[in-house]
Parts: sequence; C-alpha cells; structure tokens
Amino acid sequence: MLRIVIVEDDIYLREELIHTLKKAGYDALGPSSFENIEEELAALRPDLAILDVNLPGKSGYELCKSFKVKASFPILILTARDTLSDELMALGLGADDFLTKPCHPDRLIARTERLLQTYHKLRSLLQAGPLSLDTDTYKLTYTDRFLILAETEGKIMKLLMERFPNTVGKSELFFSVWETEEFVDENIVQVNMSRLRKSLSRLGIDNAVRNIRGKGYVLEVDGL
Amino acid sequence: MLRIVIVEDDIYLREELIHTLKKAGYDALGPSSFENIEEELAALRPDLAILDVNLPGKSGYELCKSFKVKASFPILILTARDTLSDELMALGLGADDFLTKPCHPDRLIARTERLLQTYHKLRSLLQAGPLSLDTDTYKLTYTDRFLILAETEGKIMKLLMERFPNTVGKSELFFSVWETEEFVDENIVQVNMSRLRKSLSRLGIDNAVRNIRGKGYVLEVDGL
DNA sequence: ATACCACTTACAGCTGTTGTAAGGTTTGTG
DNA sequence: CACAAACCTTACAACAGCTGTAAGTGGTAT
Repeated sequence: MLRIVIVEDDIYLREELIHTLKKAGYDALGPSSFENIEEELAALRPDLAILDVNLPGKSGYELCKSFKVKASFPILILTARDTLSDELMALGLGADDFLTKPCHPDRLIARTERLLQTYHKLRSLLQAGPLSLDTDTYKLTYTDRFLILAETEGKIMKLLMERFPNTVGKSELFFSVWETEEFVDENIVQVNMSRLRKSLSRLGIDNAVRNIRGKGYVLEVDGL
Repeated sequence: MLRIVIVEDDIYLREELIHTLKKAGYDALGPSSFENIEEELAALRPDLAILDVNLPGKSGYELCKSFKVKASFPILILTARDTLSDELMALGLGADDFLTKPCHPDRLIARTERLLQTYHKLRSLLQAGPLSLDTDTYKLTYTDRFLILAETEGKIMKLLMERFPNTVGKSELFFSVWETEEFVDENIVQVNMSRLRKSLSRLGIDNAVRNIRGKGYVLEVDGL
C-alpha cells in the first residue's frame, strides 16, 4: 500500500485529510510533532508528502527545498495562501503540485493519483544534486549525458549517493558491496574506486569522489 | 531548444500563448488546421503539448487519451471549462496538468517548467500499454517487475514498441537492428525472437509477440 | 625518514551475449 | 493427405566486458 505523509499542524484538517486518503486506499498518516520533522519524513520514506506552508519550525517551503535535492518522493504543497506568488514559489522550489485550501477531496485524490502514477516510473531513480542513478541498471545520468556503470562500480555509486553528502566508511562499503565486513583485500576498494573515477571522468565529472584518509569516501557534487 | 505544441482553435489566444512561451525560451508552435491533428502531433514529437478541450473534430480529451497510451510527452489541458468534473476527467485520462482560462502567463510558465523537468528524467522511456522500456539500458518494466534485456533483444523490443500497434516488417527489422537489409541469415531473426519471447515469459508475459506469416511481427499487449 | 594508506595498470578467469548450424514444428495449398 | 515454405527451438563456440589478484608507484602524517 502506498504511504502518504501529511505535514499539517491544524489537527482537524489533518485528520480530515487522513480520512479522505485512507478511504481512497492509501496508508495516510501525519506526524503531530514538528520537532525533527525533516528526519522523521526521511525515515518514513513516503511515496508522497503533502505539506502545509505555515508550520511551527521549518516552513513547508524549506522542507520542500531540502528534500528536492535528493528527490525521492513527490511533494504536494497544500496551503491557504492562495496568491500566484505563493504558487510560483512552491513550484520554483521543486514542488510537484500546488493546491489551495479548502480543497475538494476529489480534486486532492485525483492530483495525488497523478503524482503517484508519474513517480512510479521514477521509483528506481536515485538523485544527488545533478546526478541521477538508476539503481536497477546503474545508468548514471549527468546533464544530458549518461553512462552505464558495471555492477560493482554501480553499487559503490549507489551507496555514495544514498549517503550523500556524508562520508561512507570502508567497512560499510565492504558490507554493502561485497556483503562481508571481513577483510577481503583492501586493494579491491581502491581498484574499483579508480574504475569509478575513470567512468565519472568519461562523463566530464572530475574530483567528485573524494577520499578521507583513514575514514572512507564522500561524494562531492556541489561544484557540478 | 524544447518544443511545445499548442492545440487551440482560438487564433488570438493561440498567438498569445505562443508569444508567452517563446519569450520564456521555448520553441512554441501551434498547428492551424485540425484535420489530421493526431498524426501531426505525433510527427512534431513535442516535448510538451498544451491542449484545449473544445476543438473542431476530436476533443482535447480524446487526443489526450489516445496519446497517453504511448506516453512520450506530457500533456497540459488548458480550457475555459472550469468545473471540478472537467478537471477530474482530464486527470483521469492521463493529463499531466489542468489549467483554466484565463491563465496568468507566469503560472503557465511555472507549470510548464515543472512538467518538462519531471519528464526530462523519463526521456528515454518508451511506453506501450502496461509495458515500458528504457531505450538506453533496455530495462523492460511490467507492473512491478522488470528485466534487463540483452542488446539485440532490446533493439527488437524497442522497434516493436515504437511501431505498436502496427506490424514490423522483416526488412525493417534487419535495417533497424542489424543495420543492413541484405541477407544476413533469416534465422537470426527467429533465434532472437525466440530469446525475446523467453525473456518476456520470465516477466509473466506470454503471447505478446505475434508473428504474421510472411509479413513480420506485432506486439499485442491488449490483454495484459 | 618511515610506515601506512591510497592509486594505477596489467592480467587471467569468468559470465553473459551473439551468430551459426541443425533439426523440429506449424501453416497454407493443391 | 502430401508438400513446401515459413517459423521455432536448442546447442555450441567465439567473443566481449567485468572482476579480483598481483605488483609496483605515489602521497601524507608523524
């Protein structure tokens, strides 16, 4: 069942939305605390997020902006602020749709279904800044060029992008790519990093995979 | 430059829309005849189509419905009919967005940009009914399962989907897959068709590739 | 200066893909 | 039913690309 997370501080409206969406067959839920809403949203891994704009703490716009860097799920902004500039702001920050309160349940459902349908086709796509990786085929796309990575290189790239912008430790790499944390041969990491860097270079990307001596590797795509 | 085709019979509104979109940096154009609008649209291969609903001949809804089977470009419905049921109808037929006239140019541009951005990631996806094929990697997806085809099988599948629901002749197959219409060996087609069918069968798809004796092959995905 | 960590290149084994060959099955026609 | 043409299937060997190992070079912190 598809999970929809509603970030809305008005408790009545929130329950109404949850009710509407559940009736339509979705697993709808809404956090009531907005303390660590960013972490909570990430942990819930929703298939769609419906965000209000005026929230205690971070605004819906801020949330939208920070999530769209990794673009794992669609975001629908639902707000009482109905001016054109609000809509332009939301869409400009990467929101996938913009609706104003009050919103007829049927309209919400229709828009929701359309977003979920479109994003279903992007389900295997992992994003990190301007890079996107199809985790099934390891097709790596960067501005209009692409390249199909070999399996091992692809697994490494996937991990680097999932952890972006954090560092990936070597033990984590071993566990995730070779399914063992035991010492295979340290060298195997370096050989494959070398191969990955050469592949990235063929895409016109240099110095994106950075080694942190004694720690591991990070992806750096800020300058791209 | 991205091409946007506007299907709108009101000449003043059409020119206004074209002007707005051109100013925003798009290659906007609008056919003035609506005779063979379906073929014309297909031939123009737009990056986005903006459709009116009330058109001479086929309605925008009909156009939308028939194009969404192959889903090669996003469709925005722009109409004066502003009831909720019009919007639900449009979205239900697969339209990617729904706006009502009159529409502020900035809103149109913002929605347009969002659609183009989203579809940019789907650019390599070819659709035929419930099947979709990534033409870069030959990843074939069918309801939540997928499979990566070998290059030759993928090229054949690509051609079958591009021509869907028409038959693909053998000479066309040779030309498109083996880059020669000369006699290689007739058998090579049959061997690879056999392989493709076996692959499709692993996805749970049987009898989708049908031979027309003496003519060629067709994809049949109606029952799927 | 030294020890450690990281990088690069070469190589051989392995895997998956491809066309050819050979033989079997289906379909249409007289 | 007999026959031929068209189509299907399986097996096989050549080939290409991927992977880990090995060996040697380069860089860095103490």
